[in-house]
Amino acid sequence: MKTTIKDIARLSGVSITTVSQVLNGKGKRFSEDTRQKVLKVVAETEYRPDYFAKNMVNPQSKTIGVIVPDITDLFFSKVIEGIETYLNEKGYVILLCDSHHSDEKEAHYVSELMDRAVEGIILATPNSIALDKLLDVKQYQSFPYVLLDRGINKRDGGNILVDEYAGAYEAVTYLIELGHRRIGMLANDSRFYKMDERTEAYRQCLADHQIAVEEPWIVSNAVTIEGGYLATKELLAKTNVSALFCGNDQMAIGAYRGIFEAGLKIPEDISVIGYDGLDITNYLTPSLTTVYQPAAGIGQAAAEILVDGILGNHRNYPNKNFPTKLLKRESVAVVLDGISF
Amino acid sequence: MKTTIKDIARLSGVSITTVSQVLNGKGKRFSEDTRQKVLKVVAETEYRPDYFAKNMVNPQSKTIGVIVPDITDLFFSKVIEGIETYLNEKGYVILLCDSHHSDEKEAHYVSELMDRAVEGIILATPNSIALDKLLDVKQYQSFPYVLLDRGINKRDGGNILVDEYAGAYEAVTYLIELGHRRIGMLANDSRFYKMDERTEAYRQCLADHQIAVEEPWIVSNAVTIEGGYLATKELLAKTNVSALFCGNDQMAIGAYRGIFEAGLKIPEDISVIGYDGLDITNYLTPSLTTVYQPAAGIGQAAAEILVDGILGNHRNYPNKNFPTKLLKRESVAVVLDGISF
DNA sequence: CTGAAAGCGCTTACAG
DNA sequence: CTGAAAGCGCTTACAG
Repeated sequence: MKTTIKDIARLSGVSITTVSQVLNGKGKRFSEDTRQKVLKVVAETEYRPDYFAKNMVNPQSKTIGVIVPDITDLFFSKVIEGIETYLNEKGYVILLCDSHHSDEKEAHYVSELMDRAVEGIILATPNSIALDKLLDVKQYQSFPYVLLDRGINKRDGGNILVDEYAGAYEAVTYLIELGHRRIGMLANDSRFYKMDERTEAYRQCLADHQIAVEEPWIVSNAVTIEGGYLATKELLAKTNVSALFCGNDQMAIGAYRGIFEAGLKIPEDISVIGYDGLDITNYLTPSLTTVYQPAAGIGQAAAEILVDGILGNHRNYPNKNFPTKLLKRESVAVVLDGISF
Repeated sequence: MKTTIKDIARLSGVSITTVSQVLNGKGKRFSEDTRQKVLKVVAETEYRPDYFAKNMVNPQSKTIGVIVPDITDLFFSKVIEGIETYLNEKGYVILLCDSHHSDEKEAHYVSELMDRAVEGIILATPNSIALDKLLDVKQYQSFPYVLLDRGINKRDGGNILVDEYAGAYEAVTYLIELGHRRIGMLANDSRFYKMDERTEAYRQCLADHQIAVEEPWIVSNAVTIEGGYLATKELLAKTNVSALFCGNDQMAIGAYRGIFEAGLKIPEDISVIGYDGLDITNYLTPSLTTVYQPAAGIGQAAAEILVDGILGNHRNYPNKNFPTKLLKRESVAVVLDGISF
């Protein structure tokens, strides 16, 4: 038999009203005597208020739903860490869902999480499906949520963005300034987060320097280690470049392997730049030159905006913009007359 | 105003009993007419039953608490994926907590999760704190939980173990058979999951082959990439070995960098073996020889045992044992007369 | 085939 | 300083 507030009342000889008030530190002052009596019984019985009963009267699940495309993705696990750290401090716990990049699963989880009375949702999504439609149904008009979608779904507030274009442009500029003219790029394929800004910046930067992009230079694949590996094999088979700009660090890690298998050396034969600035990239050999963006900071910002929204004025979310930083390390070399140094 | 079952009843001209029964597919047969009437109103109003009210009457939170020492750890994120995949299929969602290796936080989260009425807990813990005491308090006597603790906390059932000893022994034997005599090991320091079986197997294997372990060969640090890097620097500074057995893959990744910085080559100058068999190890250069253990499988097993426990006979958990597999790849070379090939 | 009523375990006006 | 009672939104015997 579960211990209820009634038992506590009976055992300590007071009313349930008193027990409730004492436990919640509410109401008028109680005699110290009464308080102690109640507290003693509570301690002895190890009474814990029933979560559901409590929430039915006073809905505060203190729970946030988080949906990511892949829990094991190095970038997202960092984002989750950022979310979790901030949220736990505020007394929230996260319900975590892995959408496996599927928009169907996403929709299913959004609905599932709402049914579970989460107070808000952080949805990291590569999809531009009609999320707003999904979320803005009637009673959920003002339901608090934050999208981590790289701006795919246009909206006024709650955009957490990174200066991706600037970061990518800077990286490619760096390569060009070092003498590179034949620069490849590993991009996402359709199953994953779009990296359009990075691709556009890459194209524009080459154009701005009067370099004509040859289409074989751009290869798309999964934005994973394996995808980077496969894309690199494909790229090296049909063209030769002196540098490779990778859509993200995971692809760069795969690229390292692909380049090695092609019998080439980094950076002597080919320079490589990644994107994300994952901790691991500093330990690769050679250490990876990469465009850093604050994964944990992004997670924290999402959590912060969401909590502010829950506590106060919804729908009126601020936008947040993060700068990137080019981390220059060992994977890039100078090119003079086609020879790397 | 939230739509309630009362509204549905009023709008469709039936009683709330009928609405409830129709929605839950329960009770005696209703006229198809009534069913359709109710369903129509439910659809129009987008009515969703209140989570708390529903659970108060009929507690089935369909929620499992999961606590891990570090969400971003490559091994644990795979374990979480295994848990999540199995559980979602069964209609459960996970409340995820990151204990950051702290036993205090662990205790706090266990309590927090129970207060949130999770139906069970999977606790991945490096600690041998009095968890049973924590969990076996009165009303929680039969509370379902599974520990992922490498057998640190002795108990009869629900042990999910890997043949770590055998896996480590095989790895070290492999090195010895290839001619290695000076074999170092990177072990965990006190802040992390113990890898005692791996260390013991290493020691015993050397002893069995009449090789006296020199203490400087064993260096402890965090079981992370950085820890592996630092440990390797320390080890290479005070001794020279022809092979290095790393407590886990992350340490091995750090070791790669430490070895490179010491001006040595893998495997020509020094052979390296890891432990875990993370996907990434296949893409390192050279690809890492490592002792594979099924991270996702471990997560799935934990989830499976837990759900069985929730559904049926608690406390009577089966044990589960996983074999390891030595993945022989490029990071190990033969040694003859002190020279590697 | 359908409904009135009790009850789940809390919190919160309200009264004294 | 403290308690009786209403009510949160459901489900489930029970009755008809």
